[in-house]
Amino acid sequence: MQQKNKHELNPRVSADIVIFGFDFNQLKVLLIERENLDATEGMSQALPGDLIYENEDLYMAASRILNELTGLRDIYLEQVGAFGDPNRLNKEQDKLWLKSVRQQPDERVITVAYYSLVNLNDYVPQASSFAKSTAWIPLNEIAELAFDHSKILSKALQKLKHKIMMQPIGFNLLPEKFTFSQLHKLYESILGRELDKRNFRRKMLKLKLVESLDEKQEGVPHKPSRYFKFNEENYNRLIENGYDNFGF
Amino acid sequence: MQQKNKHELNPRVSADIVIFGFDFNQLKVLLIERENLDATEGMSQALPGDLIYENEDLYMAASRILNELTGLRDIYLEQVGAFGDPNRLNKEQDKLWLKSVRQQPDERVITVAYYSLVNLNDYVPQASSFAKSTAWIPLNEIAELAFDHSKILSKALQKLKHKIMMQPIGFNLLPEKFTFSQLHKLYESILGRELDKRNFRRKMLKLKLVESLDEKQEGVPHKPSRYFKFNEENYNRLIENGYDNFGF
DNA sequence: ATAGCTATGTGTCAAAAGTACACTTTGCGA
DNA sequence: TCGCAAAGTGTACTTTTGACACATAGCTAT
Repeated sequence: MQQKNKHELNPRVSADIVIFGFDFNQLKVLLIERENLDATEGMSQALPGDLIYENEDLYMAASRILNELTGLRDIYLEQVGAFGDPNRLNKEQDKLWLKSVRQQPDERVITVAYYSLVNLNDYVPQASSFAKSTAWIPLNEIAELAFDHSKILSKALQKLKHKIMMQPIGFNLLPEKFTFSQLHKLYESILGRELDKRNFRRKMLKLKLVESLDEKQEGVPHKPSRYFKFNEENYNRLIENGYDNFGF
Repeated sequence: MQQKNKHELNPRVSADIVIFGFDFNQLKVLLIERENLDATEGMSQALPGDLIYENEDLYMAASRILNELTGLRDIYLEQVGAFGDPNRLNKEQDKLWLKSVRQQPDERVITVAYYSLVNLNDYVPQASSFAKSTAWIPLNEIAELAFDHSKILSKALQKLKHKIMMQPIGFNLLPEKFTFSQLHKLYESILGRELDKRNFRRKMLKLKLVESLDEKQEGVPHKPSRYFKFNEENYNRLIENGYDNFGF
């Protein structure tokens, strides 16, 4: 590279994570609430993220952040992409906040975004250096986020939608045993549209992704549902055979 | 961010591009041939790429590199993702080469990869600072590449395969007018498998993606093919209506 | 005990899409 | 004018999708 070094970019790199969770009713995202903000409301929320350390792989960094935040390990985690607009940190509100929190707030930062699917039952809130206060916010209640995080979120959601049509990754959001309507509702929440109950069931059963357990719901004021569990063997087979067969 | 600054990563960032082309027969990739290499053969080829400059957006950087290399502008270009393994530049062979070409060869570099689809007819080789010598190499003749470029290539190809099942982006690889068998062959090359000629034609015509011209091949020693052109209007409609309908 | 509530659980039919498959046609060249 | 080589075309069968409605089980309140 013949160009003079000073013209080459030498940024910080962060990892930001869109953490999806499902409460059996709607899809939620774990956001951090920014304090120290100059009173004005709006854009007070952001995706969790942190600068990447030396010797850290990008995926490792994302796992670390996820773990510090949720206590979870070995969680479904997939890269969304890199976001590097030179002005991505330049909204006034964001600059103020960065000043209160970074040593060199004007430095250019490129972020590598990931999305992650977690089972809310396993989640334990953790105190972490980069997130004083966090909250699970329902997808449709999320307002404009800090920085370019709204853009990142929408890209992540788009990826999740596509992926779930191709691979049955939705199970990562559910506990071990679940009812068919929970699964059904999950798919509807992610795809943002209604799916015919019978057709949905037919498809899942044909693919043999779920297996019926000998256990039923108890104490519900209506006909109790059987519990089902996810069949990992067939899941792996499906993944290997590649991308097909999962359209709704 | 309470951590001390010195622990945080402060890398260079490069953009590497997988440039796909199609010669009516097979899918090819534009690679650079590394010279100054210590005689040993193997891993002498790499993806074109360059460090990103200050004030450059990631996409802009990729466009610039593509333009410097091919003379082309406004070309289909899509992000593959970020690659940041701390050891991605640490193969012996690669370190030697970096020494001959970078001011600080040991610096950590994160790369953001893109893939691009170009029409070989429009391509004009350009002298560029970062690629003394380039060559179009057929996909199935590409050996192990430098750095982590084999990994990047395979990820890019995977993305291309998925994308082309969803959106008719293949036309970016063809000239304005083309025959049905060229289009057919293109899809076979990308997907790496045979597609039934009649079913392929039926599908393309049903989607109204191609339009017959009043012109025929000349001087071929067999029944001449009609020329077709791509119908941009219907293409845009298909893209907007989202991802469906394009499976083979 | 019984009536009512609520979510579960199930089947069919028609339309659309996918898949497999083979022969005729056109124009050139020998 | 014969042969060659790729273009171009149709059908029958199977699978998948999509639309649609009612009986069932267990709890609750009276």
